[in-house]
Amino acid sequence: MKKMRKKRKRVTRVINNNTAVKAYNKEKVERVIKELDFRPDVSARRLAGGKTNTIGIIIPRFDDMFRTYYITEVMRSVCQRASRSNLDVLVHLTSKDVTQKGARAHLENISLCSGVIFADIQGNEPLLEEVMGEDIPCVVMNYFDKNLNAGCISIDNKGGAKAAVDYIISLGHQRIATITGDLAIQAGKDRLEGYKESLNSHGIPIDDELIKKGDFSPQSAKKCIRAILKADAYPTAIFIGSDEMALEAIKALRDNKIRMPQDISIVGFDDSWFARQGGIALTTIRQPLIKMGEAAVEEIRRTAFSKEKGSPRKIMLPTELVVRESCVPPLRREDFY
Amino acid sequence: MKKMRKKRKRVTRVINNNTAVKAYNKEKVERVIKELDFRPDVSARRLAGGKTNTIGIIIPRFDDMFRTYYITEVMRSVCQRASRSNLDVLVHLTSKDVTQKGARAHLENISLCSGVIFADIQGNEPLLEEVMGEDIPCVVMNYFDKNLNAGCISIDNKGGAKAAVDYIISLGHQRIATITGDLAIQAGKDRLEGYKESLNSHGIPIDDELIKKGDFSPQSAKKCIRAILKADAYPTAIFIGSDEMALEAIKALRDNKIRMPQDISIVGFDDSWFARQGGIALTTIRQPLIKMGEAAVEEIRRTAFSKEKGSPRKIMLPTELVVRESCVPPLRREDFY
DNA sequence: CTGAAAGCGCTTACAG
DNA sequence: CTGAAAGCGCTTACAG
Repeated sequence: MKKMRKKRKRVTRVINNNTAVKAYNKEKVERVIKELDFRPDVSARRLAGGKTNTIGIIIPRFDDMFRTYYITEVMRSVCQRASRSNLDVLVHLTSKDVTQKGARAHLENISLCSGVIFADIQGNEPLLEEVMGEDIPCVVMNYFDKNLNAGCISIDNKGGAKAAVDYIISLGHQRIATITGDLAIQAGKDRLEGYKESLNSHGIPIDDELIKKGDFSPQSAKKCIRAILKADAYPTAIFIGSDEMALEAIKALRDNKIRMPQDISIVGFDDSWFARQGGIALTTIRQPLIKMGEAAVEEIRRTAFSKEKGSPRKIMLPTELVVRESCVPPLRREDFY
Repeated sequence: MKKMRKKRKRVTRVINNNTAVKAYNKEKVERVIKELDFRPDVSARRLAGGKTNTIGIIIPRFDDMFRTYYITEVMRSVCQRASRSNLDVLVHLTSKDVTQKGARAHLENISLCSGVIFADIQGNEPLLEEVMGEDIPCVVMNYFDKNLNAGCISIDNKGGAKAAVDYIISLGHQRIATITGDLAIQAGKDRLEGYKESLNSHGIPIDDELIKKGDFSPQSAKKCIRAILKADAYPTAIFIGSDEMALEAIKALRDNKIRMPQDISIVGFDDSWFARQGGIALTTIRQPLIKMGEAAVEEIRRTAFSKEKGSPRKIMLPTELVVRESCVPPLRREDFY
């Protein structure tokens, strides 16, 4: 240990290989490091101004978020990708009430991180401000904002929704309803946007009666289905803003003796667990969640650990239509009677 | 800020409320803390010998573990319970190859934690040794070892398996097979043990032909089913070491035109997603995974943050039989012909 | 109850 | 390429 102390300065240099060290000495130091099983102290390093090899991930509203397919996949890919670069992940959950307590209280551990990923920004905007105020690079997932001074990794919600509705139309449907997600959330809004865009581009008029506002919850889907079935004329297809809602909608349809897909075709969004869970596999839009997690870590690495300058990146990942069994051409009129 | 510096010593005392401070001063300090938005530096605190409010969770073999129901539930409950005590969770994954690199490399960030939870010990024994060597209290989940100097939070695998087989027997079955999990893993071994115990206690002889060794993977379940169907006489019921294997077994049965549950009844173990996924809901054994996660955090809190002494606790949580649709009484002989 | 001091183990300039 | 110094912001004894 004395040997160690003597070489302290050089040890630092070898470990961080920032300054040149004579090869001979370098080797010597490396041997002693091994021999003594020397491990630098993270806290000391951090305190003295160095970087940690820890990145944070902040998950909001965890009570309803943590079980979701989205968070499971994102967590998994972030942790794996980070681990590959010898980074650890500090998970920090914020619940609604904690958020109200004020963002600052959350910073204590987060300030240890060299970079922070927001798994979803909704409701955590003040925290984002705080973290950025500490000069910690941030990446926001599932959100796109050109003017935000943080990286954004999002998916093409609008394009995905458009592809879904385009597909339904290609099957011959004209009377197409939608059950939206939470329109206060960007993903919800954009998916509705895509629905409208598809209709427009095919010259199908937009009928407000066919747009039912849900909030991503199964209960909301159920209500929307009821509303749809109250109308005089049923749609022949429904584009639903999430697979979870789609599954609930299908149940509600079945309860009302409406056949899926024969009477009403369904397209979901997410390609989550739920998509293959029902008896009839759901046609849906797949999101590249794994890629999203990986991209987030890579963006953190780029902004936090490399000298490379430049403004934070805005990345939008494409989606993919997954055709399964829940859509068929509409019944011809004569089939009805 | 000068004001702050002047009161430095007292500030420490107020924050950590370890020493008495005159109420008048205490209040004053607290006001200034608020005013200045003072936040103690974690690294400095840690370096000077204090505790961090971070606990670690180590997840081994993440490539195959991370997607499992087990890890999802455990992660969720650990994070939630920790968050409730204002603790953050540092997630550290170890893959097979990394493990071989030597446990010490993993300690860098982990050494920041005030306590560490091992989500599963399999393959990470050396790391456990290392972490305990740093005097960081540890809790191992899903593992029970009286002689281990770490907390153990496990579930009663043997009792659960016994309950499952007892139930099958109560339905009238006598010829009962089992497909085991990985017998190198405690849970796998114990569940087989429970199967045998139940048979013994009912005076049913143990037939090695009816014990098929799987490894928790769906593929292994498929193989086992094939082996079972090669025999002259089929069992009328099978106890399967995990729901995921059970689901695959049911598929294999269906492929062979064997009806479930009429011809062969099935009981699983875990009560995971899979249990309700098939057309016929699986009768299975529920594990209190949420409780397990909570208990782990609580044990860490007890050993890491309280003065309370005493050896680490060994906790074994009970399981529960969940009766659904996959078991019926065996066909009477005459029904066969 | 409250100061003043020493030290935790690193990093970053600064001289050589 | 390599020393010696100062300081990061806390905590823990130690005197008062």
